[in-house]
Amino acid sequence: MATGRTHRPATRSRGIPEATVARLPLYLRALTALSERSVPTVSSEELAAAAGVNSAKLRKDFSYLGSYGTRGVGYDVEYLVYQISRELGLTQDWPVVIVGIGNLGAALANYGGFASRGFRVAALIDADPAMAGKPVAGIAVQHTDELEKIIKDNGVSIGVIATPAGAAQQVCDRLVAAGVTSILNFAPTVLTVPDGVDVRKVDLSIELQILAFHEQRKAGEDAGQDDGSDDARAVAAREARRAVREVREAAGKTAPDAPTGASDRKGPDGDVPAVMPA
Amino acid sequence: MATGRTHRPATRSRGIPEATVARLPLYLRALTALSERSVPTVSSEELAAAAGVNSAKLRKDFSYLGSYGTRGVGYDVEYLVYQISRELGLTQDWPVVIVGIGNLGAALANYGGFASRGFRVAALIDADPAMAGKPVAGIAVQHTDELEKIIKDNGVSIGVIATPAGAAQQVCDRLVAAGVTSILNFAPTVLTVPDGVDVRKVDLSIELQILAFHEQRKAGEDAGQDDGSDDARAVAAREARRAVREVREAAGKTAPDAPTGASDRKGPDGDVPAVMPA
DNA sequence: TCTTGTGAATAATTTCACAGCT
DNA sequence: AGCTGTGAAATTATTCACAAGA
Repeated sequence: MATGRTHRPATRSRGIPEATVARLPLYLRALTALSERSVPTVSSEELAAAAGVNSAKLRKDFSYLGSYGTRGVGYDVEYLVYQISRELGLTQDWPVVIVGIGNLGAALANYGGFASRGFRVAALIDADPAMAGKPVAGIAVQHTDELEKIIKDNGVSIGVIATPAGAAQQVCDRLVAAGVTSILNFAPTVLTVPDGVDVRKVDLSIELQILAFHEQRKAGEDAGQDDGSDDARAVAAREARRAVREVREAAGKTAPDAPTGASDRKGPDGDVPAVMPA
Repeated sequence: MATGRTHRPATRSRGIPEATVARLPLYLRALTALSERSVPTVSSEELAAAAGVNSAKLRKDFSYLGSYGTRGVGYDVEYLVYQISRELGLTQDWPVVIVGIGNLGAALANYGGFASRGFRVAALIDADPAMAGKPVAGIAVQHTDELEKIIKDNGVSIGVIATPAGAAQQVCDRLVAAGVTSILNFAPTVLTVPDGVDVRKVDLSIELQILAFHEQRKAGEDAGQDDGSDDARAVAAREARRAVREVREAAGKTAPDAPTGASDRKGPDGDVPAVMPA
């Protein structure tokens, strides 16, 4: 039994599950769209469809915020927009800095979704002196030297890192030292931060890799009638792996099929049944 | 265990948990870094630290792939790189198309993380005729008219949508009709696709909103415990909340414009609203 | 009617802790 | 000795299904 620090049974408003928090922006977006079309009320079913989730989940999520609906009617769109915005902290102004104004940084600076929520791009920062003064998205890029001053002058608590991986940790350290307590990291690297600092990461290639996994699985399942004896196949697969390993060990140090030269063209028809390794 | 359940969870053998799949790219990245430094073996503890997860989770994740480690020693880096790559389907070549070559699309096209994995940018597509022929990341942009032909000629099964929200669904429909079965969506909109098509979305502003939520919570909770967090917003936020509560209490049970009766039934106190947006 | 809000049931994921192999 | 692999426990998330209320 873990003793020691008692994590309180979650006070009402603070006990919002992380999974719910992650969906609130989704609901908010759907609600904003409805609001722009002047739709006055919406049912959980409709809103759930618009947000791409199921309605029971949506109602459960909302139940953590309070009772904001009307039975038999639905939810008042404007009211809900406001409540969710407030819950997410978007009724206040969040100045953010973007560090690393390459392609991605520029894209972020131009991204309308920030400004339309409570976010304001307070500054764009880049290490390249040649960038300094150049306007991106209507804002003059400033040099990294100014980082600490910018953070402090603007009361910035959220920083976005869009630098190359090699520079990310250093930038992160400086941001944190200057007072930033939330970081959105686009660089493909794991950042180390002190307690109390939040990091979220967006890795563009990770999402593609997850898609590839499912794509591969699709292709493999298409190739053969499934559902016969999954377990047998599982066992076989496992033994095959073990065998591969043994072969490898016997062979010394050379890796089996190098990840190179994989020229199998993936096509709609001629799929490689990649499920079972040879 | 050992109950004769009639219906087995259809995917037991290939049934790698989604949460695990989502972490495999993370492990792969950490392993690749080790590989580049010619580190021969790594323990679950070390690798977990490098990937930013805890070691029990990592071992559990790997256990779904098979027994690839050596007790008392750890994991062979090269071998594990290969196994995970294969599991993710990265040992084959995945041609992808990027549709919408604005700031973000260009950033994606230039993003090294794709090519270094099994992904190959087969084409860049944009609706703007003025873009046609212009080289981005060394590839000439093609017009949307060519979309179907490009997909078919290259056997593309993964599409990346980086268009404005308004165009996304239409582009999606065309991609799917042409044979794409996996879509990575950067447009801030929910895409509707037929069964069998996978969609993953990356919404830049959602991540920021989640950060804002935690940031706000930090500010509200750090009432007076930590060192001098002279955060004006923290104080403001807290007072705003208090004000809302006071207004609510003063107003008794009836909210101005709101669905009534949100008082005693389910009262997550502090946050029950009384203030309506205009 | 209709739809919300929510306990209870189910499923998924994480963490613990230690047996088993090197 | 040391580290993996994994059942079992704990935690978290989702779904069901229906009473309560407009």
